[in-house]
Amino acid sequence: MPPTNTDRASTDRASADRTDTGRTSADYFRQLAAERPDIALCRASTAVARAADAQAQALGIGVGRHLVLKMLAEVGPCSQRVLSDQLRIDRTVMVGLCDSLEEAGHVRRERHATDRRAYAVTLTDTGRQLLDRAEAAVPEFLDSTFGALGPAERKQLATLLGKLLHSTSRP
Amino acid sequence: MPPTNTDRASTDRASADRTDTGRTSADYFRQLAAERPDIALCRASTAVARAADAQAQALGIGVGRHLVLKMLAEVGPCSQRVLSDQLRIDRTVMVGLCDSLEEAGHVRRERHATDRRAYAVTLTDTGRQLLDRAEAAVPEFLDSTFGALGPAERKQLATLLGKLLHSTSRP
DNA sequence: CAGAAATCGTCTGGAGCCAGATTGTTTGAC
DNA sequence: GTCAAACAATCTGGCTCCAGACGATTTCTG
Repeated sequence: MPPTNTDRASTDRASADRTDTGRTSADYFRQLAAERPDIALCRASTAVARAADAQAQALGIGVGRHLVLKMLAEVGPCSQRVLSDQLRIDRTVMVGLCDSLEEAGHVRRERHATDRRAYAVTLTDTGRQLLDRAEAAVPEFLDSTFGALGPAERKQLATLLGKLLHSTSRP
Repeated sequence: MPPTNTDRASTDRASADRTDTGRTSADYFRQLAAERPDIALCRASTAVARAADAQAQALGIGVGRHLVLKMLAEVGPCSQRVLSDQLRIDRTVMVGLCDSLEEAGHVRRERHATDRRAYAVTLTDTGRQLLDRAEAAVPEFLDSTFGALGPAERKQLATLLGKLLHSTSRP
């Protein structure tokens, strides 16, 4: 880490000065990311989210909708509250996701048998078909987005994020 | 598995229960995060960003403003464009950040000497004082937020995120 | 030099996210 | 049984983010 309190304010030419530590403003972000894992995490997240959005849009389904279908397929009918909690999607957002999925016929909102406050959101056949199509594209998407990391590194990353998630969601 | 019409997703999780709708998903998120690093990354990012926001708010400064002051201190006067590029903050957002910093007297907008389209955003003394206070709180914040990871793991995480950032920002 | 193209900062509008209030239903205390 | 509290889903309003358009200024091209 280079000394930070330097006071060099005088001349500021258009091209970055390359006098001292190599680069000052030319690639400041790299230094910042190394020093502040929180910032690195957030910036990486937006980059990945952007890629995921683009890919999901191309498939005619949003990331949130994809996750809802996936969870319904793997867990069975759920209330919106359970979907929200487990997918970490705000409950007021989940309303819109289920609205659009239901309107497209990918999901039915059946009343829960014993608790009529809650729905039992249920996957339909067309929903499962859409999910299968979306799932088929996931591996390639992950390969291209995380292509800079080898298999071992991806596993490392997943482990580290897992620890982080478990700690931050349970203080 | 519940006796729904869906019987195809045969995940070999032995920890399934047979209650009615809802309880099958005791901790679905953990499985999802292990399988989808993109989702894990985004959820971890929002958790960390939330913590950072709370902490920055308590200090009377937002994360974006903090970063602007930090970069100005380490690099010297910058145009808003350079700040935006290096901090990965949208240029239209940078306008508001600089507005509030200038209004509070932490920053001056001087015209660039040779390019009168651009400003030379310059740190003031009060700005440097605020930055020092904010920087003083960073290590403790990082320790508490990334407390689940040991020093070696944090270094791993920084390295992995660095690779990811470098690859995603250069398509 | 003129004029076209690029660049800097700004403004505007649409989209998404989330805290808080609201409605209908269930649960628990008495 | 009755009433208050808790809870599922929804609605509302305020907020931030970002694409695109705009005026002012510079740089490029001939």
